[in-house]
Amino acid sequence: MARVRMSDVAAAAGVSTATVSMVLSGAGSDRISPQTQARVREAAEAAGYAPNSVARSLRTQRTRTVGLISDTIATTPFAGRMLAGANDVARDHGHLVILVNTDDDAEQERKAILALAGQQVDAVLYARMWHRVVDAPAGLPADAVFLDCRPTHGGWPAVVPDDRRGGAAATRELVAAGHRRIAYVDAPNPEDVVASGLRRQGYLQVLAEAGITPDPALHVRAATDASGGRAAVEGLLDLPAERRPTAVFCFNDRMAMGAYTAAHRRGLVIPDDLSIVGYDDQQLIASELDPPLTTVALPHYEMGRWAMEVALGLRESDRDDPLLMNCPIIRRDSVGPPPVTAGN
Amino acid sequence: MARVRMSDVAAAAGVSTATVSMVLSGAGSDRISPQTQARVREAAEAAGYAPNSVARSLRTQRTRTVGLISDTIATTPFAGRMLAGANDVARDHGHLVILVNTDDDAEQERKAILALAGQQVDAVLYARMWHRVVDAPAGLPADAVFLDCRPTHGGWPAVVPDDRRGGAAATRELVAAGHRRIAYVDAPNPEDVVASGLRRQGYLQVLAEAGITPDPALHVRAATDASGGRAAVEGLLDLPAERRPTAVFCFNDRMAMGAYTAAHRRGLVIPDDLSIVGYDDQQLIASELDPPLTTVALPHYEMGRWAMEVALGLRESDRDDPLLMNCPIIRRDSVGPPPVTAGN
DNA sequence: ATGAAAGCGCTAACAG
DNA sequence: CTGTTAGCGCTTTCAT
Repeated sequence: MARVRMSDVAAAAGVSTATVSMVLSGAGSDRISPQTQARVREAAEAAGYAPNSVARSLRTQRTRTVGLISDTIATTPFAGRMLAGANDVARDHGHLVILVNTDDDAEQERKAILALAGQQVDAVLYARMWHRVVDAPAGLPADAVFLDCRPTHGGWPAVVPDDRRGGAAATRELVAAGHRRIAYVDAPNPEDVVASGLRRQGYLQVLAEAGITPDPALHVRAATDASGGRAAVEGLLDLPAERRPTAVFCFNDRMAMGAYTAAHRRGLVIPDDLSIVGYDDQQLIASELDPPLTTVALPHYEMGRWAMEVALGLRESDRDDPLLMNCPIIRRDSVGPPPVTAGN
Repeated sequence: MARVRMSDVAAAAGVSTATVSMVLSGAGSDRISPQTQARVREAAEAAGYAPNSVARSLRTQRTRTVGLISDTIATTPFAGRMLAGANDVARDHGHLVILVNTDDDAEQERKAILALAGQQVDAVLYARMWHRVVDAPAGLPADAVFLDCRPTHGGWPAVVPDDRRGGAAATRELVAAGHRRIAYVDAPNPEDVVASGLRRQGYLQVLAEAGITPDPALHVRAATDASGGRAAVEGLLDLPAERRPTAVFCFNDRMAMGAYTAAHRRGLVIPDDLSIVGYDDQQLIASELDPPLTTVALPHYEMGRWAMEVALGLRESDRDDPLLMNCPIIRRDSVGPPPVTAGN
């Protein structure tokens, strides 16, 4: 691509490559006379010179590239936002990102680490979707940054969503609207899904603060898709009137979508008869439901930014405790006061 | 990262770096004695040697990297699939991809092209979402490949979805089920949205083939989101019984989602009272609707693969006519025969 | 104020 | 069969 070399520019300007280098890189350009500088710049411009970063990298031992190892880029819309955050920071600081997708395969992960090391990337981000606790792969550079996951035994900077606080925010939204019988439609496997337990902690904490005794019947588990949510909420609506929830906090927006269906099938109007809060702020779901869904947003863009800032040394971080990124509540129209008929 | 150099391995094995290079790269390894080869490999292994690709690239003038310039990576789930397709092919052929997001900004695009040229990438993919006709940016390498867009005046290989055939497939699905009054809920701006006109062509073609005279009242335009779809379908359902459609083909799945809402509000059951076909196979919508939506899939993964294959010279391509990638119909449960009450 | 020269780590002729 | 040598294009002392 870049056909013209620095020596061509040097020849055209009648100077040495050393001079061209200094002028163009800005370093030590105070030692070069203004006339020469101008001459060099003109020559470079005229020749359409663009520096060869490969040669520069070999010499300087810095490539201005950072590797991003991700277990998926296609299966969730969140991956893209994370990538965008990381990318934006990299770009603003003159770095390029090399993206490697591993499909969650250990062998591919190993190869990715090797390939990135070979490319002499200046930093690496290690991303695994869904706020997981993961074993750091062998060979991962000591200065890697974990994204949306944290290493089993610490030792690396990491950033994950603050799911406990998010669960609290969702529940608080419902409590503030006047609800006292608030169900939590949870994910099935609390062990695998760190977020599940954390959001539940937030839920219970807010109930406690509000002086509400949690009703075990109002904590149900289901598959994390729309049909799971629908089935779970149908079960909830089958409870006798005095135990039936007036509000439901769903583990995610897909389940909330199912909750809508369940409510509609009973002829219930949201939020008049039933209030619903989701989690994820899943684009193309949350805002498109009718009525639009009040939910808690996952801060993937911000996490991507944070991780890249740490990786580039623009920000300090703790290597033992992961940063908990805030999950803000997004208020839309699925929360209202409990129906008056529901004697509290 | 890679601390140990080839000279270290050479010293350990008691050979020259030239020998190490040949053995490890495989090239001309038939000229090296098996014993020496074994010795070299052991030494490399023992030392944990990993070649420095920057040095190799400088020497060979090939970096085994390809740049992917995209106007977005975050705002649609399709971008991720495209990226995944391109990435998979690159990986399988020993290439790494450098991703640059431009946010559809010309200045960033210019910088991206420069940066990638500086990195000496072996190829570049130029992606713009939503099947657009775009002006090729200045400085774009002649061997770039256009992805999900095509250059105004040709001259580059390009791949876009075959929207005309997709529109035909959707309509055919409905015709095959027995429908004759089939509405097309279209996007608002036919000029901007190439796909809109093409899908309509497919729609009209299939109607013609089936001997159905298109009713202009059944071609409506609306905003491409759920509320647009809902409003449009409500209008359609307001038509007098004998002109009312028994099936609706929506420009996209979000609009189809709105069509569901419109139907439900009238107490209509899908597909018994109204059949619906969408477009996009938007994850988390199409399959989660109740009943699951029959739709036409956008082949982003395949387009990503194709573009990368062309870019790496693994596949021939035409520089004048873009490849039209098939959009397969995904059959789910939103299509049935027309209601018997609808006298055809 | 500018240039000469060395060298980043590797590969590829060419010798031997 | 294997080693020597000459760079790839750039940056960076060190001289002048």
